[in-house]
Amino acid sequence: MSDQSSANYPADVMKKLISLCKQRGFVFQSSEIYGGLKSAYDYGPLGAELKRNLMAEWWRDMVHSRDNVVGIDASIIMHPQVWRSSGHAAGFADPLVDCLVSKERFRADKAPRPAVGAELPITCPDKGVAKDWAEQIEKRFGVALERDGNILSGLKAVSATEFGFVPKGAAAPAQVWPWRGYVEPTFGSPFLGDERQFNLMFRTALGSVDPMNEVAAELARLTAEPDLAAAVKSRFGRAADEGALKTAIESGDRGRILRAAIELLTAPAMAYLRPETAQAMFVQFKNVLESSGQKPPFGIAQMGKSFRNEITVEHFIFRSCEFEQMEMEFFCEPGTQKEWMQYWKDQRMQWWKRYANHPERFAFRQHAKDELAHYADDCYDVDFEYPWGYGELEGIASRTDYDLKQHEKNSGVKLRYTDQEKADPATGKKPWQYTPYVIEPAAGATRGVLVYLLDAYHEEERTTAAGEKEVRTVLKLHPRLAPIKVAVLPLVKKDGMPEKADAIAALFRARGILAKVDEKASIGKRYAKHDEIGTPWAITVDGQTLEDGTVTLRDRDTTEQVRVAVDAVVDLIARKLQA
RNA sequence: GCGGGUGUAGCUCAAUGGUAGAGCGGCGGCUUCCCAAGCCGUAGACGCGGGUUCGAUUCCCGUCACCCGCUCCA
Repeated sequence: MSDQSSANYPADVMKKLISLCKQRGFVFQSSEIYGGLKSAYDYGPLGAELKRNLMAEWWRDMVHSRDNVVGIDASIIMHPQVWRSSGHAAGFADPLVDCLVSKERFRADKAPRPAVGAELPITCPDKGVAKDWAEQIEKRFGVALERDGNILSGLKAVSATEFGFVPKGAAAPAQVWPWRGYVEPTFGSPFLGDERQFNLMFRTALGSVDPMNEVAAELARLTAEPDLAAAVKSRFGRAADEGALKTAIESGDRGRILRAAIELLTAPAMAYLRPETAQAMFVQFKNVLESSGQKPPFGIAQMGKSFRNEITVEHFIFRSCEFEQMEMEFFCEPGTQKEWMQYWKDQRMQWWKRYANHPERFAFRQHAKDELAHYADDCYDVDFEYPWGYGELEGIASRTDYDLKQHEKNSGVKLRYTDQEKADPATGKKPWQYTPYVIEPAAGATRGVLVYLLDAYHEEERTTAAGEKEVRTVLKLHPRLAPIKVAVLPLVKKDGMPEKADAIAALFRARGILAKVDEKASIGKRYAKHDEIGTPWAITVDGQTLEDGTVTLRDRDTTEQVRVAVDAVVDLIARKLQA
């Protein structure tokens, strides 16, 4: 992973692209007139077309062009148990900590854990920062660390639960602080803030009766009781003997007790917005298997919205809390998952490159063992070289039989396939009943939109008719992705040319090809505008059209024109779109 | 969330403690036979809230959003 992109993007490409997206109607900030909503974006008229086209291409390739993949369209809200079974309720929450010195945020479970007795040097980025941090530490914690270049020393891991400051030559620490056993990963600082859980799932309440009514009433009653713990115990009965409520009561902390009580009171109404579309494919595995006539190896595909409370959102539509996925769960025989992984890796990479001007910007990256999600035993990302460096676009994960087994265990419903023809490799007996292994190509649809916008964004130096230099901006979108396929332009707004243009556009619409007539401003401006929104072809109606029934057909990328008969032009474009 | 930066028409920018201009773009009209031509007209902005002040777009505070970094992952 590099943080310096080597891809040859124009200067400030993101800034220009975001501006173009707004100006031309691809992407707007959500709720902009009210000040905007963090990381939420709306797709305008052109963006909606682009996203639909991209997703339609995926569906066509993954579902319609294969006889062993079927699609579903599941609800976003699922039974809460789904997320407990899948591990998202527990595992999708990361313990995050802020370093009080460097201000870095990191995951506690991945931080280095020095041995008891070890020195805890803080390695600062440079001498200047070292001086600054040493002063901060002195001011805030009252100890003067020794400073040698960019290293601050004198801190030591005193025990598993304490670290301290040991002045040079001293045997015992002059001062100690509580410690959770790890240090900030980049600089090694042990001065850390609290560990906080970030649950990445969106919660919502299901049901027309607001659970807060009951919460308010119960809290009013419980807090009036002289002995809160006793009142809570009698209200919740056995629930008070387990889980968060039990530990809260033991702690004696009123705040924690009330917090746990609220959790229990609201639990019956709590639901989650799905953090991935995948789980519906596992949960409906049996229904699809029985109704579709499929048998392994086969896939279930789905496109749709998912929601995650991302810790940080960034890079325009790259990471947002509400996003759209294109996922497929491919169920295969245990033992064949490696071959299928190879197959889907190839398929998916080919698909991404098919629509790209810069196929070299796509690359695989295999996950290291320690970065695999809780459900995966192997994973390859399709990375794209964004202007800020490589980043994920699609993850192709080997999810083993984890999900189906989890749901089988928790639902009590067998989620297996019985192969009448094959013998169980373990027993040698027919039939073989097994839990399929799963390969999951999971692509970001909204990321795909950004990727193809970036891939298509081109700037060219050109000289105007007046002899001035200027930049021609062209969105070299693949014709199948382009929002508008054909611009139909009367050369001038007279002599019946606008009417002729309308008639030609109608021919395209009748064939389901999106064509727009544009008769505003000069012909040059109209060409430039359509170049900028990625319209691959422009048809111009001129004087000759009215005489011999031919038009000029202009290519967006070369700006070259050929004369074709009106009668043939729709078929010609239709054929180009098929290619 | 933390640290740093930013916030003036659709876009790119300007000016100002006395309520704001331009270029491009938009809309309407005229003109125009091929790559952002010209003419006329027209609409449109100080992110939001509070404070200081006689008066705030300008100074202060808060908030919201965006950008960069940390973390995350489709």
